[in-house]
Amino acid sequence: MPGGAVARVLVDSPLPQLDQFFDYSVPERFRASARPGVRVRVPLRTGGRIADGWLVELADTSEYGGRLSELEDVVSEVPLLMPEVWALARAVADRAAGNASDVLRLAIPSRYVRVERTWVAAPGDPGPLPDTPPAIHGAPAGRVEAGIARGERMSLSADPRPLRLPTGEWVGAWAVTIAVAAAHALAAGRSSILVVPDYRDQGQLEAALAASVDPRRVLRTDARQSGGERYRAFLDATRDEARIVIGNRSTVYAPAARLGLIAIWDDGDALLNEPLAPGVHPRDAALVRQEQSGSALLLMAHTRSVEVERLVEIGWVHDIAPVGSAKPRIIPTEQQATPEPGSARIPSAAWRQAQEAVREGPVLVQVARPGNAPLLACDRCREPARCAACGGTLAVPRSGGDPGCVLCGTRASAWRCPVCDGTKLRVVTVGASRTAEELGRAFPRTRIILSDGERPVLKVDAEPGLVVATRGAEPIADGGYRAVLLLDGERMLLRESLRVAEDCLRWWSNASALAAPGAPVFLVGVAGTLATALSTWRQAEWAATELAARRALRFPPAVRVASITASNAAVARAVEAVRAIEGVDVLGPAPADDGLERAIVRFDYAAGAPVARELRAEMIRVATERRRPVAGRPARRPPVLRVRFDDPDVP
DNA sequence: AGCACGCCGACT
DNA sequence: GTCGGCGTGCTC
Repeated sequence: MPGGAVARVLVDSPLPQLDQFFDYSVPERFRASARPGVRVRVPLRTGGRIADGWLVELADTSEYGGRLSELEDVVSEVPLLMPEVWALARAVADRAAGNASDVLRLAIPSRYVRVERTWVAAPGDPGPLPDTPPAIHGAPAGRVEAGIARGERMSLSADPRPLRLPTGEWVGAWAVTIAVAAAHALAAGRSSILVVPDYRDQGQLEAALAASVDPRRVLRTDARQSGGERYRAFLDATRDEARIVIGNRSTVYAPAARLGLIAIWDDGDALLNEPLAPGVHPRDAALVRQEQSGSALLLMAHTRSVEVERLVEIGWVHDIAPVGSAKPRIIPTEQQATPEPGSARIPSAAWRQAQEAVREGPVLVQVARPGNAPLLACDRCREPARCAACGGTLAVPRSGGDPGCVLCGTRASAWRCPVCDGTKLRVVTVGASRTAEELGRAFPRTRIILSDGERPVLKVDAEPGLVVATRGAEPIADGGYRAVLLLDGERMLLRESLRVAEDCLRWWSNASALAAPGAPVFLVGVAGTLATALSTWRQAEWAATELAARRALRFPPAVRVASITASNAAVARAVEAVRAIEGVDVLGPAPADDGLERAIVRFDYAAGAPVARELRAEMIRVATERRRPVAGRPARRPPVLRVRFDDPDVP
């Protein structure tokens, strides 16, 4: 074979048994265009089928014993898969027992021929690099700058207040910190990747970036762009030019020349959870990419996620003590225990101050999302019920019957309340309470602005008014809110999730950070360590306590988890394949939907590679084993073995 | 997945 | 003899 005549191709298929290179010979007519990184079409299985794939590398010879087929087509001459992104996709997929092509589907947008043609003809000018940017806000002088220069992994608690940009626009101070950090990398000729949970955060970050770098250097990859715009930005990112790429969770896979910084804002936000297979959290992908590229990593938030706390404790990520941050003035107003959820009242002190503040400027009222979620609690004291064996959530099975643990399947027949010693369970309904109309009556002659998930309001001006927002949908107010009321805390805490406390602290902290410096923030009806963590603004300490508790229970992120869903026999085999590995234990299996079973494998971080390898092998085995027909029934179902690593909803 | 190959029952 | 049924196996 002449040099470079063998193309190693990754076929674009979700099948685990196809997740490997297939070798094809490169016919003469593609010698010029068949470069690594281009999309190709290849024959798969004698003649018939043509599959899409990525030409990952060229070689002189093939290890394959049989005769090589020829490449069918080179889709476009523009290389889209950068070597660095390939290495990342492969590593991320291996870590989660997933397909590299699934990761590449997140990483590379679909092609727009027209856009590509224009771009090839005239790629556009990236604009000048910035001059020396100002000091990075909210951190010790030069500290983050130095960290970026030497490729350090850093965690920084954001300055919890809004700041006014030179343009007059108000954004969270965090956005200024990240924007200037990216400008520093850019001034040194390095690219940055900035990951935000949603477009509202992205808007703030873009506004902050506009103040310090040429807009041509900033590439957006958000879901609100048209496909063509997105493809154009992606093509720009493949160029050998330092850029700032900003976008949602999949932006962590963006091509970026000479990557100098990956920043993630608010890594605890559930919007960063990746729903698409193999479901790898961008925080984990960023950690892999940071190691591979040697770039810096900046994890910023108002609260510390338990995952980041773990990374700080093991010394992998450096905790940067914030400097010059304003601390919100939190006033916990625990009130008399309310007999029924739904009857929370605004305490009088908060009431008075809110009515005063609303004459001066905007006042924020944070409420829970509407809708009800049933959960099991102690009939006597209302403490949410947890499994005595493993601490998992108890629920009544959808099919009816006795309540049991959703995690390990243990029946809750002998349940006893750890708080009041009660033995009876009851279903309580958790819903949002206070409607805007009620609040409107309470604040007569006041402008009321509503912001919720369906109709979010991005920003409000500095005029007097009451802003009622569901958690996570709070608008930014010019100059900050004159007062903040966090209302439905009690109700939010009753959600059926092990992470409620963490989520609540995050929602409250993020809303508190929208207050003007010195403005009162009332946390209504919540006491205890969470309220203390918020009012002292020591979220990291709370995360440390939480992590210690999860270590004791062997819950993530103290350990990693993989859930295995399959038929009874297939689960048993898969569990058998990993049980003997050091640092592994197994919960379940418990019944899952569709007559399948689900087991949870828990494992130490050190056991991650062998666990993923074994489960992957098991997936391939199940996928290729003969499909046996069910006796007497013609319907043959394809065999399933679903494996999901590090699912944030497990437990 | 999706398609070709192959080894047993009803057919010209 | 051989057409085609579906189980089985493989994809460079």
